[in-house]
Amino acid sequence: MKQTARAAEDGLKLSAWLPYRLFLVAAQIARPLESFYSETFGLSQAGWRILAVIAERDAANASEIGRACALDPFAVSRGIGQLTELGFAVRRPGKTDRRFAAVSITRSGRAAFNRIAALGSAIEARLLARLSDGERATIDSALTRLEAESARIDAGGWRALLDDASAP
Amino acid sequence: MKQTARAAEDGLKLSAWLPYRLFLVAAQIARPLESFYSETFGLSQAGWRILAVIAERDAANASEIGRACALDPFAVSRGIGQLTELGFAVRRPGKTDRRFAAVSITRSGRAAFNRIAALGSAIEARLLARLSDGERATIDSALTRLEAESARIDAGGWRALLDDASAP
DNA sequence: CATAGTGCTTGCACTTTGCAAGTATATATG
DNA sequence: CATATATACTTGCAAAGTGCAAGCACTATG
Repeated sequence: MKQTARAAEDGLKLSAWLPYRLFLVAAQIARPLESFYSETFGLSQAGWRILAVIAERDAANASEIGRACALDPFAVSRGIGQLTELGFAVRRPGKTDRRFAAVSITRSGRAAFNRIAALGSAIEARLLARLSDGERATIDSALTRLEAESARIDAGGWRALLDDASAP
Repeated sequence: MKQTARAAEDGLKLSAWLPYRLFLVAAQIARPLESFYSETFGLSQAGWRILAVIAERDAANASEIGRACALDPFAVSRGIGQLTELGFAVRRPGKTDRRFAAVSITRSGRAAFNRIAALGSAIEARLLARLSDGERATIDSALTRLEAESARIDAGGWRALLDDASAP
């Protein structure tokens, strides 16, 4: 109870706390996109993320997908199930090791993806329009470091955070 | 199918899409914080957000809280219920209009808040340490505009987004 | 060729959410 | 002043989502 005193006293204002501000923007943007793909295609958030991942690869196994879009194996399995039911993806047993099923996008899956991606790009364009070129570059580079640091924070867990008030 | 052609063709790579990058950072940071306050105090995410809001006001009614932390009235009601059960908040009927109950934080609620805020500040400090002063300033100002623009996008809904490919 | 290990899936209990309907209070109207 | 309408939540319940133990299919290893 030494180095945390400042934070304990002045409080932390939610609306000025960087992580909350990032969350707010992300959440406000996710809402219209999500209502689009869920109303239009009956897709869940996990389903959409997996669709986006298999759209940029010819085939992927479940753990690759999980890594690429930050979903646990259960969610991936269920998401793939949803996509195959909708006819947006197919599972083929892997060639060499048949534990790894290769998931790939179908023609109609790609069509759906393109429509959602168009909306996603429209949203991104609206956001980027509010920023100067310099700001875009700064944010792009800063975000790369923030992604890395937040991954480390996540991996360490909260116990590590309270200890290392002394650590670098 | 003119202005959306680019997006439709080249795809939109999830890992390079600004909203997803913001979401990733926010999600990775939320995880350790959430496991801390849920393990330690049995608080839900909504509960924590409400606690943070009432920590910086002497009293608030449910709709104020909802506006301040982007929660719908149901979630607010349940969150307040949780906080009062935990002894972290009290509801008093409003003085003039008794439909508006005034919610305020208790002594032990503030104690809990301070401990969570300390962890939150530690996380923020780790993130900010990865950025230069200039970057912090840029991000602060850019984020203000992104918050406003994403609120507009959210309010408009997805239909508005597909039409106004021509609008400013 | 039994044993252990990996990658993924299923079932089931538990939690969270969304929404219709309800309560309590306040204001407006005949 | 009774009644209607509006506001500000609150509750109950069904639907959806999540977490986890156990299971299945397959491969690697002694």
